[in-house]
Amino acid sequence: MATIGEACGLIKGSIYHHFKSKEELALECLKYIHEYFNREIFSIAYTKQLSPKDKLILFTKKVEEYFMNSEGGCLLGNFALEISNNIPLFKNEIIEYFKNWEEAIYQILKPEIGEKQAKEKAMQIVSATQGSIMLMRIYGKPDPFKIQNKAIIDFLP
Amino acid sequence: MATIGEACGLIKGSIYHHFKSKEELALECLKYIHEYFNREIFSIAYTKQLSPKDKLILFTKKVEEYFMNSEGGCLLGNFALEISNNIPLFKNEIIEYFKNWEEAIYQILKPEIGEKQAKEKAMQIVSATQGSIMLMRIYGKPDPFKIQNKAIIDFLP
DNA sequence: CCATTTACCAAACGGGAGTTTGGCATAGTA
DNA sequence: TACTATGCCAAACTCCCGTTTGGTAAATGG
Repeated sequence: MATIGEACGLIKGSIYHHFKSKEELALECLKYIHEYFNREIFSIAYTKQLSPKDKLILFTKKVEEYFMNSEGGCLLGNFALEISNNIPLFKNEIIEYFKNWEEAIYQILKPEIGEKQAKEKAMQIVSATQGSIMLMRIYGKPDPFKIQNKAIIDFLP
Repeated sequence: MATIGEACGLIKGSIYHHFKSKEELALECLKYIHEYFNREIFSIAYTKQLSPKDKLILFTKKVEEYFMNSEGGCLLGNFALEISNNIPLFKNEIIEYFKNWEEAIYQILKPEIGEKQAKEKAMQIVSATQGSIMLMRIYGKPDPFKIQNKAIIDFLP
């Protein structure tokens, strides 16, 4: 809380005039990011103007931009591995986030490769993206993430 | 420390007769797991008796067995996303673990698809495995992990 | 068999992190 | 102007967690 306060130009106690607990603040962060992804990235899958290939390219580009400019990797992924099991509200938010991600890719791929294939591939792409973000952080260089994104785009002819 | 003690039939203070700090204990855990993977799984890549395809099948099977029977996902992956940046010794151990993993798969794939391709593919397989373990935990069902493992095996003809 | 080490417990210690309290400005409102 | 609400700070509070201490009993070993 002290660190968060500092980033806001406040001391830790002052935060409690805006959020009633640290947990509530954290949940609002998860929601905020989830909504951002829904609005700016996942929505690409549901626009009618683009071809599946172009959707996939744009989608992947937006994801790459986002995580190349974020310091700590994927916040929802991090939360998933840490504390979500102990806090049902967190867990629910995280599950919905990843379901939305998968569903978006599924919608992009379905017209090209069919429902069953698209379902599996969507899951794999989300997995691979998350894993490559992890590796990017571990190694301290963007190669794993960028190579992975390239492979995603190349998946559609 | 209280929880760890309990699991050992001790109280938390007693642990300090075996490890000088929590950090040392954690590092020993990382080393222990790293060594286990080196000995039982990564070594498969360097045995001479099997074909690349059979190596990949066995390797993937061992990885699957391990993580299907582990409760908290991949410990080194979790550490990677949490605290490694603050503790250089942890970070180093984690980097080596993932490098060894990648290198093992690289060695398996190289004879079949060449050095450059094998390098990229190895990185992707490690990424995808870690990500699918994460998704398995989030969703509370093994599907993402198992589907991913199947895809790894099917990669070699 | 005595001396020393080892393994352990019970209790206390110390610091840190989230939270609460009370007061002081400033802004808005009647 | 007076009243109220808001935003914030400084300080205290509380609980938890890693760690330390002192003492006891078993194990080791010369």
